Amino acid sequence: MVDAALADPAPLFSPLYQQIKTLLMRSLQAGDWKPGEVIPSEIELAARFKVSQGTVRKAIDELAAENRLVRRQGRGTFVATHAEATTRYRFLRLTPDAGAGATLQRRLIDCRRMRAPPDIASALGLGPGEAALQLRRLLLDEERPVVFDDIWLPAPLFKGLTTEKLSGYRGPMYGLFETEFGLHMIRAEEKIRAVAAGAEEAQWLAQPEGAPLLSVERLSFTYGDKPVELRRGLYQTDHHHYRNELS
Amino acid sequence: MVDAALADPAPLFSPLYQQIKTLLMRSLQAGDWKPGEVIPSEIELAARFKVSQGTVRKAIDELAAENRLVRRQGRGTFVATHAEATTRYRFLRLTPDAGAGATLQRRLIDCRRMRAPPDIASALGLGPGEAALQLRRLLLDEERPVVFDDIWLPAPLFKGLTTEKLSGYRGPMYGLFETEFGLHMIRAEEKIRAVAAGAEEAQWLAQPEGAPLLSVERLSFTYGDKPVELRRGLYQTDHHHYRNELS
DNA sequence: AAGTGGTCTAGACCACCTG
DNA sequence: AGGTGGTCTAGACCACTTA
Repeated sequence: MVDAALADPAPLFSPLYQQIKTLLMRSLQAGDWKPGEVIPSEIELAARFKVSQGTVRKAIDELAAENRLVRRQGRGTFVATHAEATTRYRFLRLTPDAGAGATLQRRLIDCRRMRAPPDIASALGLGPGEAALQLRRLLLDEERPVVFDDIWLPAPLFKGLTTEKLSGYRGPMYGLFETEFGLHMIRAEEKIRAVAAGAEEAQWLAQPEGAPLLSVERLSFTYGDKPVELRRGLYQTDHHHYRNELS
Repeated sequence: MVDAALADPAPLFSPLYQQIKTLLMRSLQAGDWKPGEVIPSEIELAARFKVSQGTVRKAIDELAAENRLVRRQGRGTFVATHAEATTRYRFLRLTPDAGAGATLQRRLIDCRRMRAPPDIASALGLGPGEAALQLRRLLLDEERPVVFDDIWLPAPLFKGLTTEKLSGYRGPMYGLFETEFGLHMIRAEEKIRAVAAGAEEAQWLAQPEGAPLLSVERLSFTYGDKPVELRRGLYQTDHHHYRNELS
């Protein structure tokens, strides 16, 4: 009712639906609803917040547009997840030049715990003494190496991450992050360059030293714009490309 | 249970706001409202189409989300354009590693009319006998060459395009396309690779032959998903990168 | 002051999914 | 059958811009 909406005429400068959106984001961040789960129906949320269904709807619309929620008509609204077949590799823009994109295979090279170099520590918001995990891995398309990844994670957030867990897990790595560590990646920034293959990368990717490679540096964030992963991928683009849509 | 085959087929129904959206897109395509101009107010459109304002509003919302329209509170809704300071270089994702992005300078290398190679003709939807225009140019950041562009246009759409017009025009090339040829680019697909600089590119970009370059192949479309431009840019990424946001 | 987009409501009905 | 999201309406009021 109008009375309820006007009951608190405190100097809130943002529209009601924005405030609702903020409340929903807080619930997501707090883990009230986990990735893959349904959230309460629009009607129930409207009652809970004492606003009309249309206002809740607009808040959910924006969260769905940001890929934080997924609407499914007749079923409900769900928390987005990286651990489902439909959304697998949501962040991977690499595409084969021809043919349907067969799923890439993973091969873990190593997983070490160490002090992060200063640039990586600062990107991840790590204090001077804190440790980081470094993973390195290959992605292969039918036995042909295509991507060499160098991945840095803040060790405090990933306690108990082992080589075995990584190797044993099926599905995208960000799915593992969700289920094992409660870390849901919601957005990422990428910086893309062309670089010449160094000796080590060249070997992993079966390329001559100095071959041109696509360098994709990705910083991924969880709720609250907190950086959780810094990844540098080297892509071999002879038979694949990075696709992007502009509008 | 009712036989599924007898159940209401009705496959052609689309929501009202989608039909309104289609009508608005047709008016945009037909040039009823030109880039940069205001379109009629929501109330007027609602009256014209005999629907409620909310329905028009939802149609416009989607077109605004696709960057085809721009809403300005208190002023009206405007047709998106590439010819304004605020939207300049809407499609250019190249960013300097440090510092604010000073505007890049352009230097036209040449402009020729010729028969397009088969791959380019097919990408642009050109018939076997039709001609294409090939432009080549450099983009420079404070006298340092950063981008070498190789641009192909269907000649029939760009009658009267001359070197003088190109060199004389201030502002983004897509602004020229709008004002001179009535062609408004609304979306583009890019394929990105790392390649080794050939002899010619190396010279233009002041790089050694074989230096790694970012190859950005862009196919741009106007209304009706009609391809209008095929562009291959080679980016020198020592001090710049291609930025992308994932969600 | 008038006109525009922006927000919010309440209620109706539809389309879809599940038990 | 009942619940969910999806559409549509009509009307009220607010916030911003321009004249």
